[in-house]
Amino acid sequence: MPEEKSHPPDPTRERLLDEAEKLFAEKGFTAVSVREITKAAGSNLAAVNYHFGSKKNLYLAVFRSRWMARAARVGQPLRDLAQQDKVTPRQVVHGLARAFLRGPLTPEERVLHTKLIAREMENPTEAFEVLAEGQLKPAMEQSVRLLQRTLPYALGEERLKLVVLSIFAQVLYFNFARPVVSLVTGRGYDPAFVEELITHITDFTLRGLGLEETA
Amino acid sequence: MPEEKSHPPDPTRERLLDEAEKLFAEKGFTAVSVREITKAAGSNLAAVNYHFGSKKNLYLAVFRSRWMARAARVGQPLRDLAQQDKVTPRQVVHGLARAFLRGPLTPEERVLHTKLIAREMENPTEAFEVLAEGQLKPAMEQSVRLLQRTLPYALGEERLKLVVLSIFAQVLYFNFARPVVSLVTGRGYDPAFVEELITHITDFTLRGLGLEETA
DNA sequence: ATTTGTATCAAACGAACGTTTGAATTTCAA
DNA sequence: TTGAAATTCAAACGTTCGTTTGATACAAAT
Repeated sequence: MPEEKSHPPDPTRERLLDEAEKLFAEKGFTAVSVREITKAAGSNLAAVNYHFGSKKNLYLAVFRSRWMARAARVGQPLRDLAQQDKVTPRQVVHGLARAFLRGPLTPEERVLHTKLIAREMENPTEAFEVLAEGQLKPAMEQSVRLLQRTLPYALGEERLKLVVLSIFAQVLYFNFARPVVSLVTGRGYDPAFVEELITHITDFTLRGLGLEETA
Repeated sequence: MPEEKSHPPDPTRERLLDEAEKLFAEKGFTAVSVREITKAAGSNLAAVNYHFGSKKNLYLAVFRSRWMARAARVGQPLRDLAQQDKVTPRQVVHGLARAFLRGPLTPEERVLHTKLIAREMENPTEAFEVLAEGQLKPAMEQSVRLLQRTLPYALGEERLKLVVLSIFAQVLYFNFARPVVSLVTGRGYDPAFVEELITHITDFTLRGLGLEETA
Protein backbone atom coordinates (compact mmCIF):
# COMPACT_ATOMS: atom_id res chain seq x y z
CA MET A 1 0.00 0.00 0.00
CA PRO A 2 1.36 3.42 -0.96
CA GLU A 3 0.21 5.37 2.07
CA GLU A 4 -2.24 5.18 4.90
CA LYS A 5 -3.69 8.68 5.01
CA SER A 6 -5.74 10.55 2.43
CA HIS A 7 -4.91 9.81 -1.17
CA PRO A 8 -4.02 12.09 -4.06
CA PRO A 9 -6.05 11.06 -7.09
CA ASP A 10 -4.27 7.98 -8.43
CA PRO A 11 -6.03 6.94 -11.67
CA THR A 12 -5.58 3.22 -11.03
CA ARG A 13 -6.86 3.54 -7.50
CA GLU A 14 -9.86 5.52 -8.70
CA ARG A 15 -10.74 3.06 -11.44
CA LEU A 16 -10.53 0.19 -8.97
CA LEU A 17 -12.89 1.97 -6.60
CA ASP A 18 -15.35 2.73 -9.41
CA GLU A 19 -15.50 -0.78 -10.79
CA ALA A 20 -15.41 -2.41 -7.38
CA GLU A 21 -18.40 -0.37 -6.25
CA LYS A 22 -20.43 -1.37 -9.29
CA LEU A 23 -19.59 -5.03 -8.89
CA PHE A 24 -20.03 -5.18 -5.11
CA ALA A 25 -23.41 -3.49 -5.45
CA GLU A 26 -24.51 -5.78 -8.25
CA LYS A 27 -23.41 -9.13 -6.85
CA GLY A 28 -22.31 -8.70 -3.26
CA PHE A 29 -18.89 -9.02 -1.66
CA THR A 30 -18.32 -12.77 -1.81
CA ALA A 31 -19.73 -13.20 -5.30
CA VAL A 32 -17.20 -10.78 -6.81
CA SER A 33 -13.59 -11.84 -7.37
CA VAL A 34 -10.50 -9.69 -7.30
CA ARG A 35 -9.75 -10.88 -10.82
CA GLU A 36 -13.15 -9.61 -11.97
CA ILE A 37 -12.55 -6.20 -10.44
CA THR A 38 -9.03 -5.72 -11.78
CA LYS A 39 -10.09 -6.89 -15.23
CA ALA A 40 -12.99 -4.41 -15.27
CA ALA A 41 -10.63 -1.67 -14.15
CA GLY A 42 -8.07 -2.65 -16.78
CA SER A 43 -5.35 -3.11 -14.21
CA ASN A 44 -3.17 -5.90 -12.96
CA LEU A 45 -4.42 -8.59 -10.60
CA ALA A 46 -2.02 -7.45 -7.90
CA ALA A 47 -3.29 -3.87 -8.00
CA VAL A 48 -5.99 -4.43 -5.39
CA ASN A 49 -3.56 -5.75 -2.81
CA TYR A 50 -1.00 -3.12 -3.70
CA HIS A 51 -3.33 -0.16 -3.37
CA PHE A 52 -5.69 -1.38 -0.67
CA GLY A 53 -3.96 -4.24 1.09
CA SER A 54 -6.82 -6.69 0.68
CA LYS A 55 -10.18 -7.26 -0.96
CA LYS A 56 -11.97 -6.46 2.28
CA ASN A 57 -10.08 -3.19 2.62
CA LEU A 58 -11.12 -2.28 -0.91
CA TYR A 59 -14.74 -2.90 0.08
CA LEU A 60 -14.35 -0.60 3.07
CA ALA A 61 -12.61 2.02 0.93
CA VAL A 62 -15.58 1.94 -1.45
CA PHE A 63 -17.83 2.88 1.45
CA ARG A 64 -15.52 5.48 2.90
CA SER A 65 -14.73 7.37 -0.27
CA ARG A 66 -17.34 6.58 -2.90
CA TRP A 67 -20.42 5.76 -0.90
CA MET A 68 -19.99 8.51 1.66
CA ALA A 69 -19.60 11.17 -1.02
CA ARG A 70 -22.84 10.04 -2.58
CA ALA A 71 -24.61 9.96 0.75
CA ALA A 72 -23.65 13.58 1.26
CA ARG A 73 -25.22 14.48 -2.08
CA VAL A 74 -28.39 12.56 -1.26
CA GLY A 75 -28.71 14.34 2.06
CA GLN A 76 -28.10 17.82 0.66
CA PRO A 77 -31.72 18.66 -0.29
CA LEU A 78 -32.80 17.86 3.25
CA ARG A 79 -30.06 20.03 4.76
CA ASP A 80 -31.07 22.86 2.44
CA LEU A 81 -34.63 22.49 3.62
CA ALA A 82 -33.55 22.58 7.25
CA GLN A 83 -32.02 26.02 6.71
CA GLN A 84 -35.21 27.55 5.40
CA ASP A 85 -37.52 29.47 7.65
CA LYS A 86 -40.96 28.28 6.75
CA VAL A 87 -41.13 24.57 5.99
CA THR A 88 -44.25 22.46 5.66
CA PRO A 89 -44.40 18.77 6.54
CA ARG A 90 -45.26 18.11 2.91
CA GLN A 91 -41.98 19.67 1.87
CA VAL A 92 -40.11 17.46 4.29
CA VAL A 93 -41.73 14.21 3.25
CA HIS A 94 -41.71 15.06 -0.42
CA GLY A 95 -38.09 16.11 -0.14
CA LEU A 96 -37.15 12.82 1.47
CA ALA A 97 -38.96 10.71 -1.10
CA ARG A 98 -37.60 12.77 -3.95
CA ALA A 99 -34.03 12.77 -2.65
CA PHE A 100 -33.90 9.00 -2.76
CA LEU A 101 -36.06 8.25 -5.77
CA ARG A 102 -35.27 11.03 -8.20
CA GLY A 103 -32.71 13.10 -6.34
CA PRO A 104 -29.18 14.25 -7.01
CA LEU A 105 -28.01 10.84 -8.21
CA THR A 106 -28.14 9.43 -11.69
CA PRO A 107 -30.44 6.42 -12.02
CA GLU A 108 -27.44 4.09 -12.14
CA GLU A 109 -25.91 5.68 -9.07
CA ARG A 110 -29.17 5.38 -7.20
CA VAL A 111 -29.54 1.66 -7.84
CA LEU A 112 -25.93 1.15 -6.86
CA HIS A 113 -26.21 3.25 -3.74
CA THR A 114 -29.38 1.57 -2.52
CA LYS A 115 -28.13 -1.93 -3.16
CA LEU A 116 -25.05 -1.28 -1.08
CA ILE A 117 -27.23 0.00 1.74
CA ALA A 118 -29.58 -2.94 1.53
CA ARG A 119 -26.72 -5.43 1.62
CA GLU A 120 -25.24 -3.83 4.70
CA MET A 121 -28.61 -3.66 6.40
CA GLU A 122 -29.30 -7.35 6.10
CA ASN A 123 -25.67 -8.40 6.63
CA PRO A 124 -23.85 -5.74 8.61
CA THR A 125 -20.09 -5.79 8.12
CA GLU A 126 -17.49 -3.29 9.27
CA ALA A 127 -18.92 -0.93 6.67
CA PHE A 128 -22.19 -0.76 8.56
CA GLU A 129 -20.72 1.69 11.03
CA VAL A 130 -19.65 3.99 8.21
CA LEU A 131 -23.15 3.77 6.82
CA ALA A 132 -24.86 4.27 10.15
CA GLU A 133 -22.76 7.18 11.36
CA GLY A 134 -22.35 8.75 7.93
CA GLN A 135 -25.88 8.75 6.65
CA LEU A 136 -28.39 6.85 8.64
CA LYS A 137 -28.22 8.55 11.98
CA PRO A 138 -27.74 12.07 10.60
CA ALA A 139 -30.59 11.68 8.11
CA MET A 140 -32.79 10.22 10.81
CA GLU A 141 -32.09 12.97 13.31
CA GLN A 142 -32.40 15.67 10.69
CA SER A 143 -35.75 14.33 9.54
CA VAL A 144 -37.10 13.92 13.04
CA ARG A 145 -36.10 17.44 14.05
CA LEU A 146 -37.47 18.89 10.85
CA LEU A 147 -40.79 17.13 11.23
CA GLN A 148 -40.95 18.01 14.89
CA ARG A 149 -40.74 21.71 14.24
CA THR A 150 -43.08 21.72 11.21
CA LEU A 151 -45.86 19.50 12.49
CA PRO A 152 -48.94 21.45 13.62
CA TYR A 153 -49.26 19.16 16.63
CA ALA A 154 -46.80 17.60 19.04
CA LEU A 155 -45.66 14.05 18.43
CA GLY A 156 -43.36 12.11 20.73
CA GLU A 157 -39.82 11.44 19.58
CA GLU A 158 -40.42 7.69 19.61
CA ARG A 159 -43.48 7.98 17.40
CA LEU A 160 -41.67 10.32 15.05
CA LYS A 161 -38.77 7.94 14.70
CA LEU A 162 -41.13 5.18 13.68
CA VAL A 163 -42.73 7.47 11.15
CA VAL A 164 -39.38 8.36 9.62
CA LEU A 165 -38.44 4.68 9.58
CA SER A 166 -41.67 4.01 7.70
CA ILE A 167 -40.66 6.61 5.14
CA PHE A 168 -37.20 5.10 4.79
CA ALA A 169 -38.78 1.67 4.48
CA GLN A 170 -40.87 2.77 1.52
CA VAL A 171 -38.14 4.75 -0.15
CA LEU A 172 -35.67 1.89 0.11
CA TYR A 173 -38.18 -0.74 -0.88
CA PHE A 174 -39.34 1.08 -3.99
CA ASN A 175 -35.69 1.37 -4.96
CA PHE A 176 -34.18 -2.01 -4.28
CA ALA A 177 -37.23 -4.21 -4.77
CA ARG A 178 -37.72 -2.96 -8.30
CA PRO A 179 -38.25 -6.44 -9.72
CA VAL A 180 -41.15 -6.92 -7.32
CA VAL A 181 -42.68 -3.51 -7.85
CA SER A 182 -42.49 -3.89 -11.62
CA LEU A 183 -43.91 -7.38 -11.46
CA VAL A 184 -46.87 -6.29 -9.37
CA THR A 185 -47.67 -3.00 -11.08
CA GLY A 186 -46.59 -3.93 -14.57
CA ARG A 187 -44.69 -0.65 -14.73
CA GLY A 188 -41.07 0.07 -15.54
CA TYR A 189 -39.07 2.72 -13.68
CA ASP A 190 -39.55 5.48 -16.25
CA PRO A 191 -39.67 9.10 -15.05
CA ALA A 192 -43.46 9.16 -15.05
CA PHE A 193 -43.74 6.11 -12.81
CA VAL A 194 -41.07 7.39 -10.46
CA GLU A 195 -43.00 10.63 -10.13
CA GLU A 196 -46.14 8.65 -9.29
CA LEU A 197 -44.18 6.74 -6.66
CA ILE A 198 -42.93 9.95 -5.05
CA THR A 199 -46.45 11.33 -5.03
CA HIS A 200 -47.80 8.13 -3.56
CA ILE A 201 -45.23 7.98 -0.78
CA THR A 202 -45.73 11.64 0.03
CA ASP A 203 -49.52 11.48 0.14
CA PHE A 204 -49.56 8.16 1.94
CA THR A 205 -47.15 9.39 4.58
CA LEU A 206 -48.82 12.75 5.05
CA ARG A 207 -52.13 11.05 5.66
CA GLY A 208 -50.21 8.64 7.86
CA LEU A 209 -49.35 11.71 9.85
CA GLY A 210 -53.00 12.74 9.76
CA LEU A 211 -52.35 15.84 7.71
CA GLU A 212 -54.18 15.35 4.43
CA GLU A 213 -57.65 14.56 3.23
CA THR A 214 -58.78 11.17 2.04
CA ALA A 215 -57.78 10.35 -1.53
CA MET B 1 -29.88 -38.04 -7.18
CA PRO B 2 -32.29 -40.69 -5.95
CA GLU B 3 -35.41 -39.58 -7.81
CA GLU B 4 -36.84 -36.62 -9.59
CA LYS B 5 -40.40 -36.44 -8.30
CA SER B 6 -41.69 -35.87 -4.78
CA HIS B 7 -39.58 -37.28 -1.99
CA PRO B 8 -40.44 -39.58 0.86
CA PRO B 9 -38.95 -38.16 4.05
CA ASP B 10 -35.27 -39.06 3.88
CA PRO B 11 -33.66 -37.91 7.15
CA THR B 12 -30.38 -36.89 5.50
CA ARG B 13 -32.20 -34.94 2.82
CA GLU B 14 -34.32 -33.18 5.42
CA ARG B 15 -31.37 -32.23 7.59
CA LEU B 16 -29.54 -30.86 4.57
CA LEU B 17 -32.55 -28.72 3.68
CA ASP B 18 -32.86 -27.44 7.25
CA GLU B 19 -29.24 -26.48 7.69
CA ALA B 20 -28.90 -25.14 4.15
CA GLU B 21 -31.87 -22.83 4.66
CA LYS B 22 -30.41 -21.42 7.86
CA LEU B 23 -27.00 -20.85 6.31
CA PHE B 24 -28.27 -19.46 3.00
CA ALA B 25 -30.51 -17.04 4.87
CA GLU B 26 -27.73 -16.00 7.22
CA LYS B 27 -24.89 -15.52 4.74
CA GLY B 28 -26.24 -15.73 1.23
CA PHE B 29 -25.68 -18.32 -1.48
CA THR B 30 -22.08 -17.64 -2.47
CA ALA B 31 -20.84 -17.09 1.07
CA VAL B 32 -21.93 -20.58 2.16
CA SER B 33 -19.89 -23.63 1.17
CA VAL B 34 -21.13 -27.15 0.60
CA ARG B 35 -18.65 -28.29 3.24
CA GLU B 36 -20.24 -25.94 5.74
CA ILE B 37 -23.72 -27.25 5.01
CA THR B 38 -22.84 -30.93 5.13
CA LYS B 39 -20.86 -30.45 8.32
CA ALA B 40 -23.80 -28.67 9.98
CA ALA B 41 -26.11 -31.44 8.82
CA GLY B 42 -23.71 -34.09 10.10
CA SER B 43 -23.51 -35.76 6.72
CA ASN B 44 -20.85 -36.47 4.15
CA LEU B 45 -19.52 -33.83 1.78
CA ALA B 46 -20.89 -35.73 -1.21
CA ALA B 47 -24.41 -35.81 0.20
CA VAL B 48 -25.46 -32.50 -1.38
CA ASN B 49 -24.56 -33.61 -4.88
CA TYR B 50 -25.99 -37.06 -4.30
CA HIS B 51 -29.37 -35.85 -3.05
CA PHE B 52 -29.77 -32.62 -5.00
CA GLY B 53 -27.36 -32.79 -7.92
CA SER B 54 -25.68 -29.47 -7.16
CA LYS B 55 -25.41 -26.65 -4.65
CA LYS B 56 -27.68 -24.48 -6.79
CA ASN B 57 -30.31 -27.19 -6.92
CA LEU B 58 -30.19 -27.45 -3.15
CA TYR B 59 -30.84 -23.72 -2.95
CA LEU B 60 -33.85 -24.09 -5.23
CA ALA B 61 -35.07 -27.08 -3.23
CA VAL B 62 -34.92 -24.96 -0.09
CA PHE B 63 -37.30 -22.50 -1.69
CA ARG B 64 -39.60 -25.10 -3.18
CA SER B 65 -40.04 -27.26 -0.10
CA ARG B 66 -39.07 -25.27 2.99
CA TRP B 67 -39.73 -21.70 2.03
CA MET B 68 -43.02 -22.35 0.26
CA ALA B 69 -44.43 -24.28 3.21
CA ARG B 70 -43.64 -21.34 5.46
CA ALA B 71 -45.13 -18.86 3.02
CA ALA B 72 -48.37 -20.82 3.15
CA ARG B 73 -48.40 -20.53 6.93
CA VAL B 74 -47.71 -16.80 6.79
CA GLY B 75 -50.55 -16.29 4.34
CA GLN B 76 -53.08 -18.34 6.28
CA PRO B 77 -54.39 -15.57 8.57
CA LEU B 78 -55.13 -13.44 5.54
CA ARG B 79 -56.96 -16.26 3.80
CA ASP B 80 -58.99 -16.87 6.94
CA LEU B 81 -59.90 -13.22 7.01
CA ALA B 82 -60.97 -13.31 3.37
CA GLN B 83 -63.54 -15.97 4.20
CA GLN B 84 -65.25 -13.92 6.85
CA ASP B 85 -68.34 -11.91 6.12
CA LYS B 86 -67.74 -8.60 7.79
CA VAL B 87 -64.15 -7.41 7.60
CA THR B 88 -62.85 -3.95 8.44
CA PRO B 89 -59.84 -2.35 6.78
CA ARG B 90 -58.20 -2.26 10.19
CA GLN B 91 -58.49 -6.03 10.40
CA VAL B 92 -56.86 -6.38 6.99
CA VAL B 93 -53.93 -4.10 7.68
CA HIS B 94 -53.44 -5.32 11.21
CA GLY B 95 -53.63 -8.89 9.96
CA LEU B 96 -50.95 -8.23 7.37
CA ALA B 97 -48.61 -6.54 9.80
CA ARG B 98 -49.18 -9.18 12.42
CA ALA B 99 -48.77 -12.09 10.02
CA PHE B 100 -45.27 -10.99 9.13
CA LEU B 101 -44.08 -9.54 12.41
CA ARG B 102 -45.61 -11.79 15.02
CA GLY B 103 -47.51 -14.33 12.99
CA PRO B 104 -47.48 -18.10 12.68
CA LEU B 105 -43.69 -18.34 12.52
CA THR B 106 -41.25 -18.63 15.37
CA PRO B 107 -38.93 -15.62 15.70
CA GLU B 108 -36.06 -17.59 14.19
CA GLU B 109 -38.20 -18.73 11.28
CA ARG B 110 -39.34 -15.19 10.65
CA VAL B 111 -35.84 -13.78 10.41
CA LEU B 112 -34.83 -16.65 8.17
CA HIS B 113 -37.89 -16.30 5.96
CA THR B 114 -37.53 -12.56 5.52
CA LYS B 115 -33.84 -12.68 4.80
CA LEU B 116 -34.39 -15.19 2.03
CA ILE B 117 -37.06 -12.91 0.54
CA ALA B 118 -34.86 -9.84 0.80
CA ARG B 119 -31.95 -11.59 -0.88
CA GLU B 120 -34.09 -12.70 -3.79
CA MET B 121 -35.62 -9.26 -4.13
CA GLU B 122 -32.33 -7.51 -4.55
CA ASN B 123 -30.70 -10.31 -6.53
CA PRO B 124 -33.36 -12.34 -8.29
CA THR B 125 -32.24 -15.88 -9.13
CA GLU B 126 -34.28 -18.78 -10.44
CA ALA B 127 -35.89 -18.93 -7.00
CA PHE B 128 -37.47 -15.54 -7.56
CA GLU B 129 -40.18 -17.08 -9.70
CA VAL B 130 -41.05 -19.51 -6.92
CA LEU B 131 -41.21 -16.61 -4.51
CA ALA B 132 -43.22 -14.40 -6.84
CA GLU B 133 -45.77 -16.97 -7.90
CA GLY B 134 -45.93 -18.74 -4.55
CA GLN B 135 -46.35 -15.84 -2.18
CA LEU B 136 -45.90 -12.41 -3.61
CA LYS B 137 -48.55 -12.31 -6.29
CA PRO B 138 -51.15 -14.26 -4.29
CA ALA B 139 -50.63 -12.16 -1.17
CA MET B 140 -50.77 -8.99 -3.23
CA GLU B 141 -53.95 -9.93 -5.05
CA GLN B 142 -55.58 -11.20 -1.89
CA SER B 143 -54.77 -8.00 -0.04
CA VAL B 144 -55.93 -5.75 -2.86
CA ARG B 145 -59.24 -7.60 -3.21
CA LEU B 146 -59.78 -7.62 0.52
CA LEU B 147 -59.10 -3.93 0.87
CA GLN B 148 -61.20 -3.16 -2.16
CA ARG B 149 -64.28 -4.74 -0.70
CA THR B 150 -63.83 -3.39 2.81
CA LEU B 151 -62.90 0.21 2.06
CA PRO B 152 -65.81 2.62 2.59
CA TYR B 153 -64.84 4.43 -0.61
CA ALA B 154 -63.64 3.34 -4.05
CA LEU B 155 -59.94 3.34 -4.77
CA GLY B 156 -58.42 2.45 -8.13
CA GLU B 157 -56.57 -0.83 -8.46
CA GLU B 158 -53.31 0.98 -9.21
CA ARG B 159 -53.53 3.11 -6.09
CA LEU B 160 -54.44 0.10 -4.01
CA LYS B 161 -51.44 -1.84 -5.28
CA LEU B 162 -49.15 0.99 -4.24
CA VAL B 163 -50.75 1.04 -0.81
CA VAL B 164 -50.24 -2.69 -0.37
CA LEU B 165 -46.65 -2.32 -1.57
CA SER B 166 -46.17 0.37 1.08
CA ILE B 167 -47.42 -2.06 3.70
CA PHE B 168 -45.11 -4.80 2.45
CA ALA B 169 -42.26 -2.30 2.43
CA GLN B 170 -42.73 -1.50 6.09
CA VAL B 171 -43.31 -5.07 7.15
CA LEU B 172 -40.23 -6.29 5.35
CA TYR B 173 -38.10 -3.38 6.46
CA PHE B 174 -38.96 -3.71 10.12
CA ASN B 175 -38.02 -7.36 9.81
CA PHE B 176 -34.81 -7.46 7.84
CA ALA B 177 -33.37 -4.06 8.78
CA ARG B 178 -33.43 -4.92 12.45
CA PRO B 179 -29.90 -3.62 13.06
CA VAL B 180 -30.98 -0.23 11.75
CA VAL B 181 -34.28 -0.11 13.61
CA SER B 182 -32.60 -1.10 16.86
CA LEU B 183 -29.81 1.40 16.33
CA VAL B 184 -32.23 4.24 15.73
CA THR B 185 -34.82 3.44 18.35
CA GLY B 186 -32.53 1.89 20.91
CA ARG B 187 -35.00 -0.96 21.25
CA GLY B 188 -34.52 -4.70 20.90
CA TYR B 189 -37.08 -6.94 19.22
CA ASP B 190 -38.83 -8.05 22.38
CA PRO B 191 -42.56 -8.87 22.26
CA ALA B 192 -43.51 -5.42 23.57
CA PHE B 193 -41.58 -3.59 20.87
CA VAL B 194 -42.91 -5.87 18.15
CA GLU B 195 -46.42 -5.11 19.34
CA GLU B 196 -45.66 -1.39 19.14
CA LEU B 197 -44.36 -1.86 15.61
CA ILE B 198 -47.52 -3.68 14.54
CA THR B 199 -49.62 -0.92 16.06
CA HIS B 200 -47.53 1.74 14.38
CA ILE B 201 -47.74 0.14 10.94
CA THR B 202 -51.46 -0.42 11.31
CA ASP B 203 -52.25 3.11 12.47
CA PHE B 204 -49.87 4.72 10.02
CA THR B 205 -51.32 2.78 7.12
CA LEU B 206 -54.94 3.29 8.11
CA ARG B 207 -54.40 7.02 8.27
CA GLY B 208 -52.50 6.63 5.01
CA LEU B 209 -55.77 5.34 3.68
CA GLY B 210 -57.53 8.26 5.28
CA LEU B 211 -59.49 6.14 7.70
CA GLU B 212 -58.36 7.13 11.17
CA GLU B 213 -58.06 10.20 13.27
CA THR B 214 -54.85 12.07 13.88
CA ALA B 215 -52.63 10.59 16.55
C1' DA C 1 -27.65 -66.85 0.86
C1' DT C 2 -27.44 -64.06 -2.98
C1' DT C 3 -28.64 -60.41 -5.69
C1' DT C 4 -29.91 -55.70 -6.48
C1' DG C 5 -30.43 -51.01 -5.68
C1' DT C 6 -29.61 -47.23 -2.44
C1' DA C 7 -26.92 -44.54 0.56
C1' DT C 8 -22.59 -43.18 2.69
C1' DC C 9 -17.89 -42.48 2.82
C1' DA C 10 -12.81 -41.00 2.23
C1' DA C 11 -10.22 -39.40 -1.25
C1' DA C 12 -9.15 -36.95 -5.04
C1' DC C 13 -10.26 -33.89 -9.14
C1' DG C 14 -9.50 -29.50 -11.67
C1' DA C 15 -10.73 -24.82 -11.26
C1' DA C 16 -10.93 -20.55 -9.01
C1' DC C 17 -9.93 -18.01 -5.07
C1' DG C 18 -7.07 -14.09 -2.36
C1' DT C 19 -2.54 -13.08 -1.77
C1' DT C 20 2.64 -12.86 -2.34
C1' DT C 21 6.83 -12.46 -4.80
C1' DG C 22 10.51 -10.49 -7.35
C1' DA C 23 11.70 -8.66 -11.45
C1' DA C 24 10.59 -5.00 -14.90
C1' DT C 25 9.01 -0.54 -15.70
C1' DT C 26 7.80 4.18 -14.85
C1' DT C 27 8.23 8.50 -12.28
C1' DC C 28 10.58 12.24 -10.77
C1' DA C 29 13.64 14.75 -7.67
C1' DA C 30 18.60 15.53 -7.14
C1' DT D 1 21.78 12.00 -16.20
C1' DT D 2 21.55 9.36 -12.44
C1' DG D 3 19.52 6.93 -8.56
C1' DA D 4 15.92 5.87 -5.53
C1' DA D 5 11.12 5.34 -4.87
C1' DA D 6 6.65 4.13 -6.66
C1' DT D 7 4.00 1.38 -9.59
C1' DT D 8 2.97 -2.40 -12.73
C1' DC D 9 3.43 -6.93 -14.19
C1' DA D 10 3.58 -12.15 -15.04
C1' DA D 11 3.96 -15.90 -12.40
C1' DA D 12 3.31 -18.64 -8.74
C1' DC D 13 1.88 -19.41 -3.83
C1' DG D 14 -1.15 -22.24 -0.77
C1' DT D 15 -6.10 -22.78 0.14
C1' DT D 16 -10.68 -23.56 -0.67
C1' DC D 17 -14.22 -24.30 -3.81
C1' DG D 18 -18.01 -27.54 -6.13
C1' DT D 19 -18.03 -31.81 -8.00
C1' DT D 20 -16.70 -36.71 -9.20
C1' DT D 21 -15.11 -41.21 -8.26
C1' DG D 22 -14.96 -45.87 -6.72
C1' DA D 23 -15.02 -48.53 -2.81
C1' DT D 24 -17.89 -49.84 1.11
C1' DA D 25 -22.09 -50.50 4.01
C1' DC D 26 -26.71 -51.39 4.28
C1' DA D 27 -31.33 -52.49 2.92
C1' DA D 28 -35.04 -55.29 1.04
C1' DA D 29 -36.35 -58.79 -2.32
C1' DT D 30 -35.51 -63.08 -4.69
